[in-house]
Amino acid sequence: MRGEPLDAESIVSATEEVLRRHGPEKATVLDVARLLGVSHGSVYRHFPSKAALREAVIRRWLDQVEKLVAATQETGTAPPERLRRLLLAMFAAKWAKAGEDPELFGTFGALAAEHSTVCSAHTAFVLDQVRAVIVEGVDAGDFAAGEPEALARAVIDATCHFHDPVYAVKWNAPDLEARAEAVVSLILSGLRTR
Amino acid sequence: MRGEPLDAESIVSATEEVLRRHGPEKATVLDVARLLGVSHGSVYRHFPSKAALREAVIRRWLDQVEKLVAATQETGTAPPERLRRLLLAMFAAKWAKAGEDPELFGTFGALAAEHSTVCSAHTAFVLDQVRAVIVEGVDAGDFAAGEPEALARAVIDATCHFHDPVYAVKWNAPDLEARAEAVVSLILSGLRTR
DNA sequence: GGAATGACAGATAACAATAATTGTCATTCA
DNA sequence: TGAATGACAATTATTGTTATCTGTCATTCC
Repeated sequence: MRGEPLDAESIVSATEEVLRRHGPEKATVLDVARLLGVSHGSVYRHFPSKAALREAVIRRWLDQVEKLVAATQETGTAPPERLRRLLLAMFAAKWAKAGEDPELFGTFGALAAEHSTVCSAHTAFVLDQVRAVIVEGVDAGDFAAGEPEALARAVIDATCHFHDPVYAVKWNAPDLEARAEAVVSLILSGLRTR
Repeated sequence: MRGEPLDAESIVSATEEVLRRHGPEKATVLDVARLLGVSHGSVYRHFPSKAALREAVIRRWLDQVEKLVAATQETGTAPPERLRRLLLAMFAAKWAKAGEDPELFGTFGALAAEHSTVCSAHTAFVLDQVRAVIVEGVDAGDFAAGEPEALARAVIDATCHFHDPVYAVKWNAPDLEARAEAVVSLILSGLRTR
């Protein structure tokens, strides 16, 4: 019924487009199938449910975000500065998506609200990255010793205002960046050896 | 039509009871009037709108919270410990209300979501208390110098996980208190002179 | 034979008709 | 005379109905 063979990747792209156009509330599997020119039964051959479709779209985006976040850790910069860059890169990626692609970002927020595994996996990734740079900072003598796991959790908890999608509606504040930097500075100061 | 004269205070109490029983979605001004045994017109003599009623209920509760918070500042304790107690007292007050009186706390959350002046006034109060103890801490040499306004904002932003009603659904986590203490310790460490 | 289809039952959403609530105010009551 | 009432219009919620969607699966088509 179509030229190209139907594969998971193009279904994800079509779903992304449908979510962008209709939003997470109105988007249907039938819309996705219509956009692809196939029956909705064919979509269900590749994805077990509507929820799995949405999760695949958000996972693909979060993979990009995580790449950007991980990229800040490749340089030979000192751990405190690396932690700052890690956090601000994550904030910037989410702020940009929330502003430029609000419907897709809304889908992310919906998944987070319903405790999707995609979102907990993302949190686990960020926690791990933060934990790793804290360990390096402790080893290098930049950060005071402590339980890295608990410290990483505290860093994520303390910055939720700037990365948790429940706060997306407040991300148009003019002083947002200044406030984010103030919190990050406070945290870095708190981690440092004295 | 009733023994006692109708006054604002008893209307607020009746509204509180109706909100507790029906929740913020289902509670109506007619319910309040029925509970008081008066017509709803009489309620409107004392309060201009349904929104004003809900706000009065929440303001009365927040007044109590603010008293508790302010009470932590009366002792002759050093500023860092006072800031810790201030924050943990505020957290505890909200955690308790969310657990013991979920419908009323839900009303607070609803007001916060719709940017009610009651909530911004509460935020302003807490910000001011935090700013004051930071100033004292700087003067006493406990805290490093800095812009008190921005620092207070950073402290509130960094602890939103533990006091913002949008997070109430997560306040049953077993490690909540430990995580709150970890964040507060990190913040206090960040504020301290080095 | 493996991919695609569309008919199907159960669940969900959209809609219009109806009922209840909000807020006002002229009137009543004590 | 000031507080309380209840009729009222405008708005908002609820109900019952209809249409659409989700997910399955026997059948069809390369």
